[in-house]
Amino acid sequence: MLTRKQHELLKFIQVRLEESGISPSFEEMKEALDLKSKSGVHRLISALEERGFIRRLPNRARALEILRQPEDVTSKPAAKAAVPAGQDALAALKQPERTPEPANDVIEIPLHGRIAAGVPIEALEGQSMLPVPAALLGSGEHYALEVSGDSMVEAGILDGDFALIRRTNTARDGEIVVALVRGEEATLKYLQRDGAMVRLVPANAAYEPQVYGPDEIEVQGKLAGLLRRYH
Amino acid sequence: MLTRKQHELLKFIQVRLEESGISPSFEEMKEALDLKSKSGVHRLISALEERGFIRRLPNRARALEILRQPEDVTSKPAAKAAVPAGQDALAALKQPERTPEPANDVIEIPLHGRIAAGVPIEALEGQSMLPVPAALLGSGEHYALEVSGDSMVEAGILDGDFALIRRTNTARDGEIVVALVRGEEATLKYLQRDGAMVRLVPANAAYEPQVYGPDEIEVQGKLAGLLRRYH
DNA sequence: TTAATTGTTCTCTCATTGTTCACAGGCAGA
DNA sequence: TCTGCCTGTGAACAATGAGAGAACAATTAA
Repeated sequence: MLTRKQHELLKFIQVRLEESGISPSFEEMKEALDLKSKSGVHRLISALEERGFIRRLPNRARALEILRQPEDVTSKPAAKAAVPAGQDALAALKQPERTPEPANDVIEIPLHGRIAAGVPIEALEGQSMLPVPAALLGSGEHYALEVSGDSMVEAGILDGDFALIRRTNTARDGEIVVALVRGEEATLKYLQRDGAMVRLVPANAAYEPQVYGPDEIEVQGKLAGLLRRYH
Repeated sequence: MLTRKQHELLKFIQVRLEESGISPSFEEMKEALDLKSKSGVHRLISALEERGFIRRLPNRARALEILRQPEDVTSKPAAKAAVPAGQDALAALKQPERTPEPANDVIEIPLHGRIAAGVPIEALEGQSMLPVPAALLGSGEHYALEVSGDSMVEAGILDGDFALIRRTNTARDGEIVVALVRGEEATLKYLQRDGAMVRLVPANAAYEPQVYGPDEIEVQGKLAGLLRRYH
């Protein structure tokens, strides 16, 4: 799950937090890992974040938080050892013991409009904000889209749902992404790579997968959460 | 998670609360941190609030509350016992005061456990709290359940989703409800009345609708919203 | 009502910290 | 070999953290 360096950094952060309660700065992490540039640290931090081991507030100094321990925990298993693998993310929601569930663990993310409406989402910037429990998101930058259409019904994504999207340019096979097609149309689909080609696969037998060249598709984010309202 | 100053201030507030039970004023915190202006304190307080370590009532003097301890806890367990988690949220809701719900439109609702697990949900009272955007809920009392199983997949409700339930005894035909069957088992299903009988209809062709007598079923709430998290 | 206490904001200023880029080497698998 | 991934470096740049001082607003006590 982790590379040697990522693991080393995670350990360091953990020790620091337990000893002093103060997050290390990038500079300090740089020293600890014996690097000569902070950008390396930056990449490691991003990797740890992406894998769900830490959480952070963007653009805030010393704002790291450990969500999960590496598998081989040798030093201090006690408190967290009981957490079954895979459930870690949700553990944050369920464990009142360790985290008393802060009342304002809420993030406001911008609501950019409807998706699958044939308009690049960037065009609809800066409308209303949607408050979302931080536990639903990882960290990183997020935004929300209202889902339009039924092309993802079989993935449990219905017309009118709010999709919470984490902004990213990269995605792995099988993930649900917001893809901008030929700079024109944004859609929410499963992503599949087929050699150099990219396939956008709907979750609805009534629709066909579409195949595009690598230059025709731009990933704008991946699905991180979903909100639905019943009336 | 914290910078040196933030940590120092949090410690100070904590000690003060434990010793005297009275929140320090900005002036006192200013002195304690050896500052010459209160605005610095203000910024630190905001940072602590943003990170979920403290909570405060806006425009109220000496209204600080510690929600979370820094990792390196050296002196603590006392403070914790005095402030049961969750209590604060309810207090905030009940106070007919000027500030019904501090600033944001977020409501904390209790997470009662998993549904369709064969256990009456009432038995699982008082676990953790889940912050939810108020916009997702209507009025009334709500709680959350984690969905277990795939009996409602065709309604876009997947295993592991969080169902937001509005507590009510009544429901109309065709609504999705939490139904307690024979006082034993709680399930999430479509409700249909058939004369005096009540039918619970799953949204999955692999399952059969179940028919019960009016005395066998107790409606505990209706589905008001849904949260899902992708990893 | 007045006065005292306390919290909120603003503007400046400087230091600290985080972000991003371009460029490059090493390594494993196709 | 080519490609993708991890790693390393350096530097420019952007943003936040922190402190001061003052005016102002809100709440509480007299």
